[in-house]
Amino acid sequence: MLRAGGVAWSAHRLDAAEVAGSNPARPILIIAEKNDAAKRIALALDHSYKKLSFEGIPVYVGTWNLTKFYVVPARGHLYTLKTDVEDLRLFPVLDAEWVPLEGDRYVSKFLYIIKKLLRESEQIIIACDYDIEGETIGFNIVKYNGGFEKVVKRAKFSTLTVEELRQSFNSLLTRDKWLMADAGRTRHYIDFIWGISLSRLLMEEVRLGTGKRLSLSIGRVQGPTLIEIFNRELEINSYVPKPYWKFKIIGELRGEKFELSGPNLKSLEEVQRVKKLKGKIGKVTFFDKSIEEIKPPYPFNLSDLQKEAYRLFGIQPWESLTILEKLYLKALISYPRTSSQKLPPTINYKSILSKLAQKYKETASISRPHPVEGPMDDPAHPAIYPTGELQPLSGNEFKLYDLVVRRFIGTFYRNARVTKKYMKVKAEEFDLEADGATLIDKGWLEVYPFREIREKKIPDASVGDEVLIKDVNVELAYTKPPSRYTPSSLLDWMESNEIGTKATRADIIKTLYKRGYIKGNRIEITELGFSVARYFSFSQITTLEMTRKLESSLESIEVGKMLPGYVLSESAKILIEELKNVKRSEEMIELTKKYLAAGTGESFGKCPVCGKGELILHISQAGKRYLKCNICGASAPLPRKGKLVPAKKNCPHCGWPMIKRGGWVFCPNPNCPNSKIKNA
DNA sequence: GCAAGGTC
Repeated sequence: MLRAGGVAWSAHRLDAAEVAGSNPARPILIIAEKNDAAKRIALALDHSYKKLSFEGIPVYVGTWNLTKFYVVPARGHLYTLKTDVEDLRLFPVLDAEWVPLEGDRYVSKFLYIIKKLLRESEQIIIACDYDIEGETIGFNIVKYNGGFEKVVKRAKFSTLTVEELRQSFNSLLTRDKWLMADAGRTRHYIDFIWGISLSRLLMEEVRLGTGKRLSLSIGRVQGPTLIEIFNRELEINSYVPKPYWKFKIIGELRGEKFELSGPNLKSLEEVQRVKKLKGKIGKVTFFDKSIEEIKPPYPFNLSDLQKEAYRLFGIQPWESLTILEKLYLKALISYPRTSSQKLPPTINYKSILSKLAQKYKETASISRPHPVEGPMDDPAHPAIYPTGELQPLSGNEFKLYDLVVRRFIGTFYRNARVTKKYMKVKAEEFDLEADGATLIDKGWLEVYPFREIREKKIPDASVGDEVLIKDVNVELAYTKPPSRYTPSSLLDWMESNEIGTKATRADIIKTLYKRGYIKGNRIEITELGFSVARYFSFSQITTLEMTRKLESSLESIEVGKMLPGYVLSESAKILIEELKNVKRSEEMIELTKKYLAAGTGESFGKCPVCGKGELILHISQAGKRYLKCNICGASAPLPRKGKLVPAKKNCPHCGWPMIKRGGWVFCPNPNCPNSKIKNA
């Protein structure tokens, strides 16, 4: 993740008179990154603030230090980069400008209102998140709406608690330069020129080689992620399994039977010798018994929750995020886009727990005054917790809500306790061992039963005790290649390599699927993905180092050691240099043709003819699109243009899965009595 | 038909 710096603003204490300025009648305008934050800021500055609404944009009004203030929330980035080189055959694209997000009603209304407020206000305080993205959001709003020459101050806070917000507004920072915004805007530019230029190169290569206009992409985050899957695929394909033998022994001590094991066997001779242990006596050489305390799992941050939801319910990470957003909008859980594993006392656990007690009886048994917490933190939000509100839910919404509630209650629970035993036994030349575990107190597992403690009974023993070997089982096995990534473990990989952000990683994986680079829940690379990965081996765009270099340049911008223009032009130079060395790739064209012939892999539903296969989207050599069952071969032509998506319902006349194009839903079956594209 | 990053 790109780190926020902290030197672009210097501390400066304001007194009331200064805040009021020369004309106390003129209000202060506070710009927040999102509605949540705006509301909290208004509350912190004035308990009796009022919420107004102009054209549907919330504006919070109150009085602070005898001066009227407005808090207006942005909604994330309101501006984006755009190039006027619209023809996708043209690249590199080295220039772009900031424009308001198109087709977004909130943005157009916001900009209309903010212009008025900026004119009216004496002083402007930027109170977006204190990181390079937040700084970019605030900068662009002020820069492009006539506030740039006004007194602009900065509120620096890392949580939205009333205490910290008050503190930050009582020691506002004064702007000297916009270094952090410079860094943020440079990040946007560099990602844009690289991503757009190399994506266009790729599409043009494919178009010239196959005649197909596929929607393809590559970027600073997509690149290394695709390469990681590609490398994993190579490891799996080149893996040579080695045989080995594992064995289990049933021992008996004072009439109690239990299981022992030992290191895997590497030769048939060893196998023969271990089999001869049957009926012999081994001696206990070590025994230990202790009680292990297992703390409750940490409060959820977004990625921990996404991984847990995938592990338990098979819900994909991006689906989880969508569901969590719904739960958040229903006011059932806190803000889900957080990396924090901490729950500060300010969220008022007591009241939440007492509300939850109506549905969750386990709440009565909590014993910790404060929840356990993990090491990760987030500047803007605490870990995900339930608000205590109760509503009837079903399906995956219920599953995730229930998971959040149980995890939350669990963090206040006592430890689980397990008796652990460990025994070593020497039998002939073999070192055997046995593990035992007995749950003596379920602790937090009572409310959060999603973790398994494997119980295993073994007897107590003392050194020198004799163990009779009742039976020996040997099994031939093979060493396994590294396992395939799942969306969840890939998310993990991205997180530990610090590419993408908590809010974008799942989307980027989804993009790799959408582009047809990867397929399946146990992720396989497609011919297309394989060829794209190989094709871009000439470019930094596939390396993790690109992110590392970018981060370090951005830090230099933040501390004033480098100018944004310099960093950008150096980056553009490298891009141009790389493009000079691009070679035609026959391999990519061949593999792409193969991929197209095999179908895009995109399933539009179950085949109604054989009932077994999937209807896969194909694109013919001539560019015609059709569905074809991967089992029985049943096929159906499709319209040549427009984006097609499964409508997720079946035709009432013939049972074929229906398809949506824009607002039009149709049945693709050419023999359907109601088909609109009959004889197409 | 193109990035990655915010947020709804």
